[in-house]
Amino acid sequence: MAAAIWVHIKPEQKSAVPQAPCVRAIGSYAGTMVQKRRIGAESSETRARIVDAAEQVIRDEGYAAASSRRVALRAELPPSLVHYYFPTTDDLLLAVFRRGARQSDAMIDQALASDDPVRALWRFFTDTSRTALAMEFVALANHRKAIRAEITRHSEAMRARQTACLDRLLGPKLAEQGMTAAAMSVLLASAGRALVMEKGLDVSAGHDDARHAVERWLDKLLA
Amino acid sequence: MAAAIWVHIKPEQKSAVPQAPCVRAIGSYAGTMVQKRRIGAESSETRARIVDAAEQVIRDEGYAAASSRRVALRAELPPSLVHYYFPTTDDLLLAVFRRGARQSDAMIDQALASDDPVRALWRFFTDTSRTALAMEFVALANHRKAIRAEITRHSEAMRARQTACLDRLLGPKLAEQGMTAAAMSVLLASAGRALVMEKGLDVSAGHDDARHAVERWLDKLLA
DNA sequence: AGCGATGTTGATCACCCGTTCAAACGACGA
DNA sequence: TCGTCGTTTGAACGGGTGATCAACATCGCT
Repeated sequence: MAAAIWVHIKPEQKSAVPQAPCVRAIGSYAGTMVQKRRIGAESSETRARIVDAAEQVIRDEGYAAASSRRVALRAELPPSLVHYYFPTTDDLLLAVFRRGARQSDAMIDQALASDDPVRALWRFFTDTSRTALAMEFVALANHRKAIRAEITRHSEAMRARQTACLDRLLGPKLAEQGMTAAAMSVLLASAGRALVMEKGLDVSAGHDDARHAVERWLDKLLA
Repeated sequence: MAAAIWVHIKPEQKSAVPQAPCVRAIGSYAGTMVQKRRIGAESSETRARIVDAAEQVIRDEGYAAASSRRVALRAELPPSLVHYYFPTTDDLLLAVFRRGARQSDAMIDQALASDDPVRALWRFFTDTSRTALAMEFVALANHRKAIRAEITRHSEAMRARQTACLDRLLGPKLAEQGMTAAAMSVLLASAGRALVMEKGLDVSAGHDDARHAVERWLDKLLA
């Protein structure tokens, strides 16, 4: 059988009325439609590949480069597949953030459960690749409301957990210095973020000194 | 005389060879052309209006919204006028950054020359509007090389100046704590930035405590 | 074998972007 | 009065983007 050859026929006129969809309304809740288009399964391997690619793009080229098409290119998939799994670009970015957040949570749990939780936490805060990605999302939050809300929620949860743990470990010691666990959590996180951020800018004056000062402070607290 | 009426004639074919420019090469240096197109005067009032608009856009909508067209819209000017004064968008963003940097420099000079330079510096670091704009530029730096270089240069210069001043004021006191002026500059800046950044995300747990801790530390250093 | 759910594809719409261009405007000196 | 120079304008080109659609492919179940 001869292979069919398709040529593009330019449509003479666009239909003014909405076309009948090929598939719609795959789910309903309490009698109201909740979805208009099909969405790929969360367990899909392809889906995971897309999230991977998106994370890489954000890491390498900044969040502004995280367009659905560029992600598709990196994943070596057609762009429409991205939209099959993530109807909007926000959905995709949110998925990347959530996966990163879950990893962060796990790292913190591990740090807090280790032999030397405080220094492990400090190492977590100065972890370059994780923090750099987090900073991209903070920048992103400025004009993506959906993501902003998620970051806010996650940041507060992390802070609360860290504060509780630091208070248990160092509460009295900190009080001697007129300090609280909450303050310590804020200050450690801020110092770590700053070191990572400036390193990304090739600014490093005072970094060794600052790192040293923080570690001396931790030594004194843990003595 | 009847008014001439111009209708747009769609060109049948684009010329393949570069057209003779209407005006070119307004300047030369050592015999080589340095500019291809005319650029508006730096003193122009319109130019300042464009820079104002660009800063507002970045502040309100984030750096990703700082397109030449959106800036033009905000300034109520045609987009091409933006490119008359700033041949590329990088030129525009650089101009905004440089103006902000000059203002920051002035604020720091003022702080360092005041009665209470250290606390004035701390207030500078926690100044919301200025720091928020600076953070946008840091995010911007990730994918605009020209701007990145400028930020790096300026950050290092600021750090050096602050370090020198803090060392003069507090050198011996800091040494007692196993600390240096450079470390103090890094840590104060990082704490300030973190407070501003998180405030922008509506995260504020521990902020009062952290601020209090920093101020207690300053009190002790200055006692 | 047939059928529906799921996965995949390429085309297409409407929009925004950076940049360039030629033409028009306006003030000022010759 | 003319010509020049800086400024302003509208239109256009080429390209990227989010999103949607209809068709196609595949797989599992009955």
